[in-house]
This record gives sequence, structure tokens and C-alpha cells, in this order.
Amino acid sequence: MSDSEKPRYQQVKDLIIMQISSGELGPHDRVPSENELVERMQVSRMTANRALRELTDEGYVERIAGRGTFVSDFRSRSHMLEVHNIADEIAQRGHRHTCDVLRNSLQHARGEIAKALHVEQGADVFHLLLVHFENGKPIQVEDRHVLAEFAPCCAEQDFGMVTPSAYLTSIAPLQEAEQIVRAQLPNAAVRTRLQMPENEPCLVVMRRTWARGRPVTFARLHHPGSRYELTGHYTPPGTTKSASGDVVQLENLQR
Amino acid sequence: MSDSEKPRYQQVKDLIIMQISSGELGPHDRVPSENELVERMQVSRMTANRALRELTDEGYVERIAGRGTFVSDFRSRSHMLEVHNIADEIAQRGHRHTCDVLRNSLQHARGEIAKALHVEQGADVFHLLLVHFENGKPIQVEDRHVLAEFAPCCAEQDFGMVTPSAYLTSIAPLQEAEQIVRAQLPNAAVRTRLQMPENEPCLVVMRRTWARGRPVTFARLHHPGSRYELTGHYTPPGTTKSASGDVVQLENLQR
DNA sequence: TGGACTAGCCTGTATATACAACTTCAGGAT
DNA sequence: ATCCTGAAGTTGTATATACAGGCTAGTCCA
Repeated sequence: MSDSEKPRYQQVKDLIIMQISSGELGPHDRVPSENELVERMQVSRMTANRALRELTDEGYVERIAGRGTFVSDFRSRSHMLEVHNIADEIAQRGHRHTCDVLRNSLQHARGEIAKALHVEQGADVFHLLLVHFENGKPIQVEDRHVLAEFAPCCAEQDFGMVTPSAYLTSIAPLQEAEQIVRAQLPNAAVRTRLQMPENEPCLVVMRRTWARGRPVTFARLHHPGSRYELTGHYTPPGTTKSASGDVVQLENLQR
Repeated sequence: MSDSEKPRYQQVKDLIIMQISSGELGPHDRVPSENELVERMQVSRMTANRALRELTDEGYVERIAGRGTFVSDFRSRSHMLEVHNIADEIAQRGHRHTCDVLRNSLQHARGEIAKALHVEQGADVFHLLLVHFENGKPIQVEDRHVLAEFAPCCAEQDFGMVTPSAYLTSIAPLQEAEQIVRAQLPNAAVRTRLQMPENEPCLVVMRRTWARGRPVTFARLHHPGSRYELTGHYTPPGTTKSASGDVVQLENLQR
């Protein structure tokens, strides 16, 4: 683990990644230029160049010839954790997003929530319960727990205006996510909130998200099966994105 | 688009990617060494090195110091298109996979299938219908269409032994995939085949996959909602994978 | 025959140098 | 006041060179 064992370009990368994930460097902040790194870290310019170039490929920074290197704005990094924001998703479709906040309270983490967030029983967490609407129709019930330590101002947020997902990404870049997708019949409460007919299944997404090196939020998202579907697109790394114009065709391919 | 506009390291990369995707270079084949590229393409060794290093990062090739550079075995490239093979998935859980082949016939592509695969109406496609079992319990109905031009020997395959997914990846690397996930009540035929109680929803995955630059297969996968869930893990590029030991905890977090 | 060793190839890293193209900004000319 | 120009700083690319370390095959020696 000693730094001296690692190649020098990796040491440079690690330094900058650490500054970003600790918050020392925030989105749009300027990263030391290649020549500054040459002086400060006693490496050649090619080594500094390799470090910054790889950080660019990995999405940490953006480089502009003639200006400099800047920390990426993680709020717009769609390639990292996909969209993951229902409001943007609805906006992309050209529809209107609204939201009811049913609950926004500070609680003590119990049992499974504490385990999922890797904290002690009784640790402070915010519990959010929201219903998202697309053009007035309910499309998602969001049941989310957020580590209070990570987002201390959660209670003062108006999640009717800014979704929890957007708020959280504005605090720190989300580093990692894990999700489980299920098809499940909803309980009565969820079915009522989503205005679903009896026997219609829900598409349930359970998602845990990491930031600053630890899990910070756990969400349980219920969607009406007849009005919502998940789409995913996988391309090999390093390929330029192909046209996505005919995705819609496939969506209508139901027989 | 002229090659002379592109940087030389990119020209080297393009050449090798073309040889791989055309089939000229197959899995485990040796890629020209840096010094061979220096001679044949009139570039410096550092330029050849950058090209091969980036191809490594992008998963096209693997490099072994002292031996050489070799085309990746796409059948084991889990990071590219996730697992996508029900047999491997079941094997990973330590369970027994079996499979019934209900249908394996050559047909003419009609309507939506032809559109999805970007071929003319009436083009030859194989239609496969299989049921996959995990420890004897039905877990997936696979309804798949495969471009006959891409997999001409489809009819002779024993898909009871090798899944269609595994067979297809053995022909050519899968380059791109697009999927849609839905929660849906099954029709009677599917419900019977999956031995599902009434009113239990299905998790339905519709997946279209590209190889050699064009869509080659379209699959509709039905799973019983009570016995199957999709899991996904997203990490920022360039991060070493963290321990996945506690995924199971989250899976059991149902309340 | 069998084992040790070495030459030759390979990748991995690091450096110094060079030139091109871009951005910004200050200073000078109009 | 405005426009122009050029200097300085930045990224992007390309090259030659160097050394370390891994792998293989063939040779030499016992």
C-alpha cells in the first residue's frame, strides 16, 4: 500500500482523486496544471499528462486546451450512474413533473436500514416519503432514508422543487450504486398512492448509493407496472455512442 | 473522417479494433507487439504503447508483460455486458441449471421482429423458445429471435447444453445491448410454464443485442416475480471493485 | 538426460524534448 | 474607446531514449 511501490502517475491520480472525494476540490474547481504538477510532485510532464488524461477518461475531470483542467460537474455525469433522477427523466420526455412530499422527518435508523447504511442502530437518518407525478399521474413512490451526517440540511429542503436525488448529488458526487429490481404486487397503501387497479404489479427498485466512500442513502422506489419501465443501454467502453433514435420502436414492440 | 486527421495512436487503435470486430483477430489471438507496430505503422514505441494501453483499458485486449498482447476472450468479459447468461448466473449461486428447448425453428421475420433486427420483412431468423430451471424450478422463459445470417448453425445447436446467450458470444463479441425491464402479469401460457400462481407478476426483460455492428438477436425473457430479481452495480470508471459481500444483506431487506 | 542459465523478446514505466493549437490577457496602435 | 497583436500559459500529440522486470526458448554444462 505504500505510495513508493505505486507508479508515479498513479500517485498523482490518487492525490487528485483524494482531493475531489474529500471535498477539497469541488465541481468546476481548477486542478493543478501539468506544469504545476511537474514542479510540485517532481515528475515529468508526460507523467503528469498521463495522470490527468486517465482522470479525464474516468470522468473525474474535464480538460480544455488553452484553459486548464477542471473537476467534473457530477450532477451532469449521466454516464456514471445513469439518470437516476425521475424529474430529469420526465423532463426529457417533455412532460411535466410534480411531487408531493408526504414525509420529511429525522428518525433513528432501525435494524435493516442501519445495516444497509453501515451505521449503528439508532444513528440519525432522514426519512423521506414522496410521490412523483408525470403530467399529473402518479408514477413513483419514493421511500428514502438518508444519512443525516451526510446531508444535515435535509429537513430544510423543499423536495417538491428539487428531488432528493438532485439534492444529494449537489452535496457530493455519488460514487457507487447498487440496485435490485423486482416485480411485485403493491400493498394497499402504495396501490392507493399510485392510483393502480387491483392486481396490477409494481416495478420495484431498491437502490443504495455511496458517496465519500460510504453508503449514504437507501431508496425503495415503487412504480406502476403499466406506466413505467426501466431502460438500459450497454456499450463497450471506449465506443462512441450510437444513435438512440430507435429505442422507441423497441419500447412499442409489445405483442 | 480521413485517417490523416486523426491522431496516430487513434489510427493504430482503429486498425486493431477493425481487425477484431471483423473476425480477422479472434479471442486469444496475438496482437502485433509494440515493436512490430513501430515498424509496420511508422510510429514511435510510445505511440504504439498508448494505443495498446488504451485498448486494454477498454477491454479489447489483455497484455502480459514478457509474453505479448492478446485479444480478450469476450465470453468472460463480464464488465461489458454484465452476466446476461442465466446458466452462469445460476451456477454462481451454486445451483443446478437445466433447460427445456420447446422450439428451435427457422422462420421469416415478421413486422416488429424485422424492425427490431433492422432487416427486411421475411428475412431468415431462428425462433427459439426455452424454459430455464434452477434446481428444477422454472425461472425463465426465453423467447428469442436470432438473425440466421449471423448464426447459420443455430438449428444444430443443443441449447439444452449451451444457452443461446453463450452460443452467440462464442460466435462474435457482443458489442452493445439495449434492454427494457417491465413488471407485467403473464399470459396463461407463460404462467403455466413458469408454474406461477394466479396474480403473481412477471419481471420481463426485453433485450436487443448488437454484434459486428448490427443487431443480431432480440430476446423476451419472462421471470416469476417471486423467484427472480435483477441486480445491478454501478461504479465510476477506474475504481477498483469494492467488496460485494453484503449484497445479500440488501436482498433480504424486504419488509 | 536433466537442470541451470542466459539471450532475446515482451510489457511497464519514466524522462526530456519538441511542436501545434488553443485561451487569456496585457499592452500598443489606430 | 476600440481593435489588434503578441506573449505566456495551457492542453494535445509525437518522438527518442532509458531502465526494470517478466517470459520463453535454446544452449550449455554437469
